[in-house]
Amino acid sequence: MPPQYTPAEVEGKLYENWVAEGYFTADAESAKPAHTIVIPPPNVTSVLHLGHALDVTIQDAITRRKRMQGFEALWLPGTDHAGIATQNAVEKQLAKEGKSRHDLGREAFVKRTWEWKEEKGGAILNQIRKLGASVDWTRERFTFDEVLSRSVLTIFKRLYDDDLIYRAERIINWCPRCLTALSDAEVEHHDDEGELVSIRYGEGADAIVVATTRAETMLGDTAVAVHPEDERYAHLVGTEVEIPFTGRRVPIVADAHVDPSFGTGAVKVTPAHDPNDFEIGQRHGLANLVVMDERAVITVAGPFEGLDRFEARPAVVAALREDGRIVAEKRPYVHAVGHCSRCDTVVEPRLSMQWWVKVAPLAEAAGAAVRDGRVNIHPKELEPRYFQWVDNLRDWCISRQLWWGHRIPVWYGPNGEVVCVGPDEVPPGTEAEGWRQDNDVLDTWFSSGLWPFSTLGWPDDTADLRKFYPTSVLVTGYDILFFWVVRMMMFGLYAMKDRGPADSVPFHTVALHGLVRDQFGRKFSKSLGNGIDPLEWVEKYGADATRFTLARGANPGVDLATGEDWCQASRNFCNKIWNATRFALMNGATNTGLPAREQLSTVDRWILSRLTAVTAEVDAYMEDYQHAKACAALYHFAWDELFDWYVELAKAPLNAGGEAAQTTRAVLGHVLDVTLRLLHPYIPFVTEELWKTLTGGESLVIAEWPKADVSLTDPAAEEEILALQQAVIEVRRFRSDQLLNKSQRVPGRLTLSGSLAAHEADLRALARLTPPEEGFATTATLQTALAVVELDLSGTIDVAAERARLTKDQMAAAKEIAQAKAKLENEAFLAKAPEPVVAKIRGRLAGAEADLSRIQTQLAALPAESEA
RNA sequence: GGGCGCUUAGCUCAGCGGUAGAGCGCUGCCCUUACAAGGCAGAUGUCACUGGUUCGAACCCAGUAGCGCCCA
Repeated sequence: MPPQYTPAEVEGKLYENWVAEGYFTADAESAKPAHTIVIPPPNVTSVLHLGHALDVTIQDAITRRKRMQGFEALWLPGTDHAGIATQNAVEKQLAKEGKSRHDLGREAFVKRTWEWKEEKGGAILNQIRKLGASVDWTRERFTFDEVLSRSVLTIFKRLYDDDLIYRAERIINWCPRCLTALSDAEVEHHDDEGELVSIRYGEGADAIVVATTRAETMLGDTAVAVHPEDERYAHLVGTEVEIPFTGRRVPIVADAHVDPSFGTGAVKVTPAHDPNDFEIGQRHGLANLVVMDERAVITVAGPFEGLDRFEARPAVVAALREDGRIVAEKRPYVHAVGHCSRCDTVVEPRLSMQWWVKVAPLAEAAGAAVRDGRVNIHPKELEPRYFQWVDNLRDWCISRQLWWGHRIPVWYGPNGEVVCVGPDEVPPGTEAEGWRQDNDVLDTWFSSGLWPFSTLGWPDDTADLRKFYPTSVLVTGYDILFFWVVRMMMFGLYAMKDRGPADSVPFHTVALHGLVRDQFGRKFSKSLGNGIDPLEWVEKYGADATRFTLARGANPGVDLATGEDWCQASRNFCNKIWNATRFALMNGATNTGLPAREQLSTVDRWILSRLTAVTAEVDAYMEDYQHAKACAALYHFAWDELFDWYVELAKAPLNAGGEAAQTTRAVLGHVLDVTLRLLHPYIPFVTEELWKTLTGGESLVIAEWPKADVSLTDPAAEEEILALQQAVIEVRRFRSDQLLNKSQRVPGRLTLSGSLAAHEADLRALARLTPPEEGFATTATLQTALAVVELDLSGTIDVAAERARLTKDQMAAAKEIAQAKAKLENEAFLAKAPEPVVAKIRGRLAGAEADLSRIQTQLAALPAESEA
């Protein structure tokens, strides 16, 4: 075994073997209880980033533990068809050939997109292999697969028949670049620099000034609105005013939606290009004038016709200025503007005929499932965020003017018939007969909302569906709570309602993690150039190091900052595990079973007691999705206790040979075995490699998850080793302060009391003290609670350093005495504090007083300063 | 504008009523035959501010300031 662990040499080979052995393949016929996770399907066009890596790491840790615990663990992988993104990718490819999708036609374009998907899509799934994800590849799914498409058509039909899907003309978010409608969730608002222009409409006493950031929409104004209680404009309500350039006279209406404190208190109303204005328009029966085409080019005849909206804006303002109608201009004016989440183009609110899901009844059920505890949101602090969204959900625009996606299964007949066609039904008529299918496709989220059951074969009553639904836990970032989690909740509860309230939920728990940020807690962004490619980390430090870095930072629902230094530290940890195991193997450690308790040394009983505690701790943390804490407990136990104290203490019996060595080999082998099992969910590769060598077992993937063996808990042993550690540390401190070389052995005379008396050899070994020889002369004396250590340094000692060390200890003891005394002299404390607390303070005082007198004795015994 | 959250060691974060913790970084010493991707030792905090509750507050309550996120 080389002294350094090289991940690249083992990871690929181990992974292929795991897959080949079928360890990750779940069996729907199994008698074991199921544990199911469906992966949040990444976009088929996407590549792995650290956020995915975190999500994958957590799901893998959960799944691997459950598998080891004896669950039939299914972790189902897949991707979504990402309507806009995929269509964009293929259109870009076509553009290079000088073609548009319209040149190909719908059918050929969809075929071409499938080809693109087969060739280039799903790269991310290969990337998660590199992370060691124990997903069931035999069940890989894609939202546009035949079975999943059937799920989509089925639920569409059911919702349609239940009047939960309808078609209506409304204001939608339109992306003039993607040329499709978007749902509210696909619009990102951020502050942009714009302008606020105040325009005077009308003349003389009847004139009214409106403020707007979108002067060009003036062409579509069909009213001016003021607040009904605004005295300034009361006399104008009911009159008409002329819209410049258009000659159109529009009413001045009173509407409570108007904010009298914004601008002049009067607003122009463009119902076809603003959601608020649309509502005002509905209330007042205003006309809806669409003034732009699908590419946001002005269509109103006149001087602005043919201008893009952003060209039209300054042109309109210039013309108004010329006309003397600009009263005020504020530039730049920073305000929130909606952008297409896919291409960042400014969204154009647009009046348009679209398909909608009536969400109120579905959302209510989705809220109730969390409120009554059928679904747990973890951590609970994020529940309000869920409710905030689910309780205020507006109807969901599900139609997209794309070609890549599930085509809406509605047919329109020659005589105005509208027929929704179910998955097993034939269209009501042919095109020749005058029938045509709706041109639009469904929002990708509509199909990913079905993911927890469409992937299991719904609507068919499959063995998978029976075995693995409801899924156990959904692991995702809190940023996705809104569009995706809520939608799965709505659809799951609706589609599975026959199963009854408890079993219709799509998952029992939603475990939310935070977003990954850079080492200073900043978001990753192109402009900062702070992006990190997780695969670079995998290559450089190994998949285990990458995973451990993410897992140990994963506090529920909290963002985690990370950087290469963190990953390097994780790599070092993996290497430490490697070397400690290497040491154990070189010394013949085996896991052939624990020796009888009578044969165990205190040191053995101590490490076994600690192992028991850590096993329980890690198990509890993992059960509660507290991965950062589980990792911290493992890191500390493995490195500081097992690989440091225990291994050092084990060297003596191992070197002594005989029965002592045998016992130690068995204990070391056992503790290492259990520790590797506990670490395996987080760092599967290095643990697997080492464990197979150590135990000769088949694979850790299918090994049993450790249970805490409370019969091994041993407080006395823990106390005894603690006393030993204190004594060792005391001598090491002295040596360090005296700048003694580590290899320099110092004669020492030990006077050990209590249980520490049994550990003279351990103390000598760890503190590097030789037995006193003839002519031993004490140069310095060290003391701890149970040990007096006299050292012979041939009279040479740095008295100043020793005085400084003791003085520091003296001050610490004095401070503690003062604090404890202050409490114990407080009658209110004695009267009201619980007895155990009082006893603890008394104990602390006694200990500190003993320390103090000991230190004072040592100080007094120090030679005069000049002596050297 | 509405809502949620955060402010603890140089950095990133735990702790959420009884002596301030971790990782990384930093300082000094050490290539001690498992490991320098290592070992030993060490330094570092008016726990944002102001009040209150309590025998006791980083922790509970109220207010203030700054920061972040979500929604409008």
